[in-house]
Amino acid sequence: MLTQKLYSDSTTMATSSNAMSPMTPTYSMNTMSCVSMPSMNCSPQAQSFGSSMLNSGMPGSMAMNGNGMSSSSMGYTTIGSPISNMNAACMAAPIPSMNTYGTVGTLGRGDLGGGDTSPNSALQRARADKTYRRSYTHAKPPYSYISLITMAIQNCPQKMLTLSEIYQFIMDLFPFYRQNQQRWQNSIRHSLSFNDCFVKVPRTPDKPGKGSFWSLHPDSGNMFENGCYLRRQKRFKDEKKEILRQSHKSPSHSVDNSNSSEKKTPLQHGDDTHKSHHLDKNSENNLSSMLSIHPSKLDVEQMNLLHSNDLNMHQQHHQQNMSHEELTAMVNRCHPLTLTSDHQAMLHHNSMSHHLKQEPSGYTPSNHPFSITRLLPAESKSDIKMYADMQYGYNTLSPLPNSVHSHTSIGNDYYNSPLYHTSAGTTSL
DNA sequence: CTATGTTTACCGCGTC
DNA sequence: GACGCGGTAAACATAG
Repeated sequence: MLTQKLYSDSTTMATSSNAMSPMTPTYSMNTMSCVSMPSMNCSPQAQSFGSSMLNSGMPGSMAMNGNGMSSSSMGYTTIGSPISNMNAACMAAPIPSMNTYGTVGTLGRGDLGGGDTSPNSALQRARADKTYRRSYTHAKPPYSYISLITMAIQNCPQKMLTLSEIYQFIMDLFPFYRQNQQRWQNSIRHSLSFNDCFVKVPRTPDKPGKGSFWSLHPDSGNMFENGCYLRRQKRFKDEKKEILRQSHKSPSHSVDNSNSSEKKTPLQHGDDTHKSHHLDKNSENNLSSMLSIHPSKLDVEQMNLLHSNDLNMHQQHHQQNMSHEELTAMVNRCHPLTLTSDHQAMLHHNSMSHHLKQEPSGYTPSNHPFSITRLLPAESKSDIKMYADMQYGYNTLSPLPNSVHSHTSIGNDYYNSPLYHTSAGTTSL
């Protein structure tokens, strides 16, 4: 199968480059990006995967634990590695023979498209498996930075992480990202700032430190509902930000950006999408600063305070002719956990108007059928850990301090998981 | 000083 | 070919 071929080739490339030197700019990321692209559109398999999840949960060996796995009840110590989750997402795409998700685990490489029937296929597979297994250790994971960040945040009980924690999470799971950190971390920072789906949450006074927390926009829904973690169907755009962008585009916009608009050299060319995306940052900062007045709202026990503040804000902004949607968007900048059920309901109502394809109703980012969090089987961690112990003794690889990131206790590498080999479309087991 | 955050620019790729 | 998305580099600003 083409996708399999591409992936293995790209993996080899990554490996070889790793063996000699840091990755060259020509490493195969884009090639990998191509891998699951064709499939994500929607292959019937992916749809089958989705429907099965929606209707009856995950069938077969890859089934989730079926209980919906409340993320809020999951501490890091019980967090399933995103591995299997990602695996699920990925597999929905590149494996052509996967009729239902439950059959995945039984697939061998010989089952994949090519139909290797040569007498030496077993040996070749074994060799290839070795190669794959070794190679994947340093292959770039087939996930976009956005999906990685989302993964990290959704795996956190608080649903928000600092930048360094996001780094840590990624490095914990993917050895690939333990190198060339400057490169990908810059991209991470860019993704966080650039994408509306990520919301910066100010630190609380009782949690001093550097940098803010990053959370997911409550209305971002499930950005990877198509099962592909490389590319979203459509970039999530905050409606309020979009409005502000439009207002900025028009010469008569009244938003005060005088404090910083002159700092940057205005460039009139380039990526229009990117450019427009950034147009309202000054305005956004104004709004964020308004919210940062109440950093204590981050504590769940102070929801009521938030609520009252929310109402005050509501009143204030009614005076300023702000729409209800704009207000709720502002509230959204506080962490979802700080929102009351009323807020949540309100936000769900409003979410229908977002550009991203929205679900019928009743889903939050955490309970969405395709949510990364929801996809994580609780048992995957132990399974993977066991596998890592048995196969590689690799689970202690992470040098990261647990005190900083409890999720580092996962201590497993995606690449060491049999699931990875499966998810990569090579199903070497 | 370093980490964090923002912004611009450009590129490759896939889709329409 | 236009457009959108994601990745990368880089410059710059700011907070701790």
